[in-house]
Amino acid sequence: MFSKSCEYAIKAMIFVAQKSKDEARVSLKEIAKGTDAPEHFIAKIMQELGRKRLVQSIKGPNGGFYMTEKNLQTSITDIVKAIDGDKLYLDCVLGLKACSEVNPCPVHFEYKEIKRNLIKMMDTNTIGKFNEKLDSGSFFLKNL
Amino acid sequence: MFSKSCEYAIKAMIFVAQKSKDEARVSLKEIAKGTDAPEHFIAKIMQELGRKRLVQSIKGPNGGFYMTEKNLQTSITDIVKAIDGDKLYLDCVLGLKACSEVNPCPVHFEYKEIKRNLIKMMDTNTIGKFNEKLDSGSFFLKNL
DNA sequence: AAATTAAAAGAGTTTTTTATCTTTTTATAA
DNA sequence: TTATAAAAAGATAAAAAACTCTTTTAATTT
Repeated sequence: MFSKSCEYAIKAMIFVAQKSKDEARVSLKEIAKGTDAPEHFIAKIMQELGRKRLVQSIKGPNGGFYMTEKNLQTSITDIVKAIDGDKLYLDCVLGLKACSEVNPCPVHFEYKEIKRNLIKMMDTNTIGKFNEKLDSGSFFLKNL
Repeated sequence: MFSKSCEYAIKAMIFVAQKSKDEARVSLKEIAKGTDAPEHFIAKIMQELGRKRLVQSIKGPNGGFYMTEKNLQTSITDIVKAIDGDKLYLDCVLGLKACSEVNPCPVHFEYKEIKRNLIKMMDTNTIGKFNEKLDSGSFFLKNL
């Protein structure tokens, strides 16, 4: 479904949102530990998320990653598109470039409905929403 | 979503079902052409599908692939599990090994519903069903 | 201003997936 | 029974994804 990079990206975004309340910064080390990701690998991902302004970063002592109010409105879709591109949103499940409504692959109409639900879910779930839910400590990011 | 191998497998299964009516055999070359797949690559995939008895094969002149009535009842799920394994069915979307109902990842419950629909679609759509629909020439397997 | 801290950037390496090429086996037909 | 056709099997190669290491840049703090 998602690439490994994208899985890490989603987890990292949620992690930073949680840990960076009231101006606090979260370091790469903390993000790596908190999401069970290889440090240098998640570094690349955070760079990309930073470049695309889905998260903020500051270098130097006391530096790290944090989020603005706007960043908290980032949806799963925003993250997926930033890391994996929009192939999940646009491409045919069977990989047929020519597949469309008028030239459908065998599973086109069956998959259409699934995809609609999937996209709706990813569009409506934002980092901020997860953040609220998390305050109850009811879900997990680490592989225990 | 699916691996390239799996995309080819689904297309190939549908192609063989269509072309192998009344005892006819379909050759690797035909399958490769009909599904826009590299011949030697689809050969490996057909071997695997053959080993798992999702399709029949006969060597030698006039040999090739064909399907029994039982093979026509193969679902998308059967093909996906044969080629990609059951990670799509079992694994957490964020790749967390420990994710479960009692230890959910942030998107667990959101994704649960999507997954249920997806699996239902893949379980209920069989090669035979597609085959019927195809008789009307209403869908495509090739990349034009 | 110098030392230090932490992310950014660049340059590999490893592993997995996708694809190709060659040889062997099996069945058919001349 | 030999030649041939076609899949099976094995081995290799290329490309992509995942991961690691090193150097540079930017911000702080002393």
